[in-house]
Amino acid sequence: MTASLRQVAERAGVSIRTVSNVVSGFAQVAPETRARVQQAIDELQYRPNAAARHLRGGRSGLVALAIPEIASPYFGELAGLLVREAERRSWMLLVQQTDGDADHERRLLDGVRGQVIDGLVLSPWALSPGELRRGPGGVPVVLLGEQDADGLLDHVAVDSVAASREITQHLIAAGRTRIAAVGLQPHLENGTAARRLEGYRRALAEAGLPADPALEIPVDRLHRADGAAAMSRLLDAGPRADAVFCFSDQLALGAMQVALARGLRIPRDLAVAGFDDVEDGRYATPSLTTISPDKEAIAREALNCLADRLGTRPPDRPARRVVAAHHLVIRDSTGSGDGQ
Amino acid sequence: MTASLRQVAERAGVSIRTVSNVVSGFAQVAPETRARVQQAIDELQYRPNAAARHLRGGRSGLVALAIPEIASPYFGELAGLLVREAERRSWMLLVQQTDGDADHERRLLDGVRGQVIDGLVLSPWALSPGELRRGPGGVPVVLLGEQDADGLLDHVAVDSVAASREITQHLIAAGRTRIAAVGLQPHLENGTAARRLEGYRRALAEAGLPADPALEIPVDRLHRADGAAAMSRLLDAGPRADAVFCFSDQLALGAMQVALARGLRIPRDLAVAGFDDVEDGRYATPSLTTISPDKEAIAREALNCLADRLGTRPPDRPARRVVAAHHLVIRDSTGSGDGQ
DNA sequence: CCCTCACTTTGCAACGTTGCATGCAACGTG
DNA sequence: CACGTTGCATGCAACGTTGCAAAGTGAGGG
Repeated sequence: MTASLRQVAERAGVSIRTVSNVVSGFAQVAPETRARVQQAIDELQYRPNAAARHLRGGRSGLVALAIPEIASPYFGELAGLLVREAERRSWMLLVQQTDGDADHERRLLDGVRGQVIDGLVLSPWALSPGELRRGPGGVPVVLLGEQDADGLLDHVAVDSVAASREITQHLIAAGRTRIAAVGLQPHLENGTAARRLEGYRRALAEAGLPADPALEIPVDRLHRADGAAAMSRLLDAGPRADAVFCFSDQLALGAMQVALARGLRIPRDLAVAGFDDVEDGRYATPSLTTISPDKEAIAREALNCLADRLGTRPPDRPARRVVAAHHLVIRDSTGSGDGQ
Repeated sequence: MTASLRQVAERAGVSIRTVSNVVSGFAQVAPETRARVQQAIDELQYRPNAAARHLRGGRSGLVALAIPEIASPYFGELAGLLVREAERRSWMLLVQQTDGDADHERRLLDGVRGQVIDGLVLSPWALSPGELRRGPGGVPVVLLGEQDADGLLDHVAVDSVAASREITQHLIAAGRTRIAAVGLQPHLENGTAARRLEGYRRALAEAGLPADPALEIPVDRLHRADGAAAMSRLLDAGPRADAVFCFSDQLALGAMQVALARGLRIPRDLAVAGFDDVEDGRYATPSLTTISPDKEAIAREALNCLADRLGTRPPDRPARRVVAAHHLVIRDSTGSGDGQ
């Protein structure tokens, strides 16, 4: 089994406490003693026991990431960055999936907290702000996305309204006049969809374009299949759209497949834009115009928030709202040419 | 803070031990007592302390997944299934990224083991079989992929040789004669690429087709960019291929983009096949023919192996080699038509 | 009425670690 | 030479839990 402080102490002929001092680097230990202890440590391959440390000191070194679905490209990319960023701080990342289910999110918020992890990064999907309060015995929580929990929890997100407005403006500038929006989530208290819709509508209004409800398409989830279904519905309905702004790249890619399959030329007949800038979109044919959120910044800032709260206990600073940068990436799917 | 057994015990007017009995469901507790204790538990919102349990009993309930890159679609999908499967067994999944780096893999194998986690699911990329031994104080390890560690560790994978042979045979049956292979990794002791190459060559040989070294393209990683680069090289070189078998869907998608950009029609001018069956390929245009590994089975069996080893200590059964099912999925990218 | 037995409850110890306080020696200073 | 100081090493206790063994209770049989 694994060696403990005691065994190392016996081997080095010193007390447990001294070994602990050597291991922690703390306190003053005579160089000679230190060397002897170090040798025993190496020989026995001693590693500190995380459980004991956790029990004693209260920190587990674990941070949980709770997202709807790790297999979804956007969350996959984000998770990768978070793992890397966590490692930089010698934390480890626990991944939990909520499947966009409210119960599941609630359970995670209640259950995992306070038991194993030092902090939670949660990307809520179905939970309303009111439910996102900090519970009793809770660990620090950072929210990703647009759900702001009434300003009670730290929160990192891009400015979805501004970003959606920008990308819609881009479509308008390219001469499109009948621009559809795909990705509404009317049945959920989901802030993300609501804000992207708001930015879209604002851009239309500013350009003096009418807002046509027939061009606002709701979806169940943000998968490709949903985008495909939405595009089918859009094409089956009467009035032709000449552009589509999808609230995620996945939706856009699904929509694009259907449009291409029906013989539409992208972007000539139909411009398509997404949101997230996942790798799929960069390599799709035609490549996908999108909003690129600064995912590195999101990952960094999220863990920054946790680190802050873990550092200073009593001050209990007010919840922070971090806005991550984004930028519009124009690719072939909205180009003025024929997209090759 | 969080309530402990002691506080619950005081409130319910019983001993700590009795509360423990109630919580564990063990032992026989008088219904009346049980009810009283349960009420105290509810009132105080008691949750067992994971660190203490871990320290006492040796189980943390944590399993680590170490993969090259979580953002890669194949590993993302696999991670999602593993998270779900772990949850089914009330384990939690810790995700670590190796970046395909040998040092990193080695460190994970040494460091994380025995400290926090009960088991490790490792998808080795750069580590040679010889290095994959079970170290001292190690926890159970399951390998994913083709690296078999000299039969010392449990191991779950599809039969890559057979699968590659099948998909190559499919290309041959479709009338292709100059079939390229993209994805060799000559500089790594990477079993996966070697086996896929073997299956490919075997199919060619069986069909009496010559093996042309100019059609075997090495890559650095398995990203889309590598597939794109490989396709460029292939097209720039003299002899035209009429089909490409890429060792991953990502490679295939990158390759496809380049081919389309250069005006090739897929599948008419060039058939493209991949490996992994990730969602991207299903929604690409044209949709991608591929080998679909039974990822659910891989996730299930991997955790089965760990569960087994955690269950029975002394027996120390020999390493198990689980072969997961796969099947060929024929889509438009190798169809005989023009892919719509 | 005592003894045995089943049922229920409890005390003790230990998992490996670290904060706190203290012991012990050698040192420099008055 | 006595004293305070410094440098180093150690013992005790506690974090919250559970395995083990034993103690307390009441009922039923001899």
